[in-house]
Amino acid sequence: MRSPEELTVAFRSAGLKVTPQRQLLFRLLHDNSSHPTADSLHSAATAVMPGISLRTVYQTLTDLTQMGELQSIEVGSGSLRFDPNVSDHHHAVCDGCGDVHDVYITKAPVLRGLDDFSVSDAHIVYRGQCGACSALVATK
Amino acid sequence: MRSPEELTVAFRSAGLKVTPQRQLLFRLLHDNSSHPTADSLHSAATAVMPGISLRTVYQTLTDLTQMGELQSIEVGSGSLRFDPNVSDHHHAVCDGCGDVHDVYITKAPVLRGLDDFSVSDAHIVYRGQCGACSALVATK
DNA sequence: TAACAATTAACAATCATTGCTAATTAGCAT
DNA sequence: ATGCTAATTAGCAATGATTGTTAATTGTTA
Ligand SMILES: [Mn+2]
Ligand SMILES: [Mn+2]
Ligand SMILES: [Zn+2]
Ligand SMILES: [Zn+2]
Repeated sequence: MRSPEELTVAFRSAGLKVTPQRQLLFRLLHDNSSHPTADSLHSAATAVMPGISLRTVYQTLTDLTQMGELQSIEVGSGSLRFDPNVSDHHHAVCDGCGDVHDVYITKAPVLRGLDDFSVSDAHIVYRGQCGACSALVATK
Repeated sequence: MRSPEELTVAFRSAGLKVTPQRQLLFRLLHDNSSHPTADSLHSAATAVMPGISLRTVYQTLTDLTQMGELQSIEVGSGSLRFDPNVSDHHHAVCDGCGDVHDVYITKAPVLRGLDDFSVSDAHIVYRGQCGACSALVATK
């Protein structure tokens, strides 16, 4: 996702107005690697701008996704998560704390059993324990 | 997933009764590689046994999943899909028809950026076009 | 055959998400 | 600077998949 400043230009070019709500979301999302949900973003936004509606958060997330600035991922946590990192990568979900980490694959997995299928995209969801959660279990 | 006959024994051993509804679902699921949803199973079941309730289908799917006879997978189609193939495999989803195919990986993908994370499971969802859908586009 | 598990109908409830309306506010092109 | 119009908001309703609940009925199996 581009910087708040670049998004300001991009939104205006797209005929979308740059409101304080949208600017706040630009800032909250920029360089955000926590893979937030709409709801967690709404909470973070409310702390700064009380009164911002969940509806507006959803709307802006949809806009950003359609503009290719965000990707939405589904890792089995029940709700969509939004990722300003639109590069080609995968995700690891901690079964302990639920945190989602970025994963980069060195080699594309070679497959078998897919004779007649042209793959355009692959997404891997790893599950396991993050470092912090492993440490917790060890000290218990 | 084991055969209907074996499941009959397993259910009785688990203190669960073997009803016609459950037997029908055993049969509909055995060797079923279509990755059906609860709803599609209910439709198929209704064709054979009118009156079978969706609630019973859900309940039996939950039982089978808890017994390890089924796995449930989430491939982004909105609803859970159930898979009697509980071996270690992955899935390819056709963006044209929505069909879900099994995928077997020859080599485990090597990762980068996951220093402090112990992976217990990985699931890959491929997206693309199946043979039939590719052919359709070609003839249009 | 009796105990009790399962099924069913008929709902309600959940949760994430989207839709809708009307009133109000405010961005920004000219 | 102003007006057109988009955006926001409150306040709902609706969706769709899934789970919960109750009570009446049926069916399984020890
Ligand atoms: Mn990511
Ligand atoms: Mn499968
Ligand atoms: Zn963790
Ligand atoms: Zn297809």
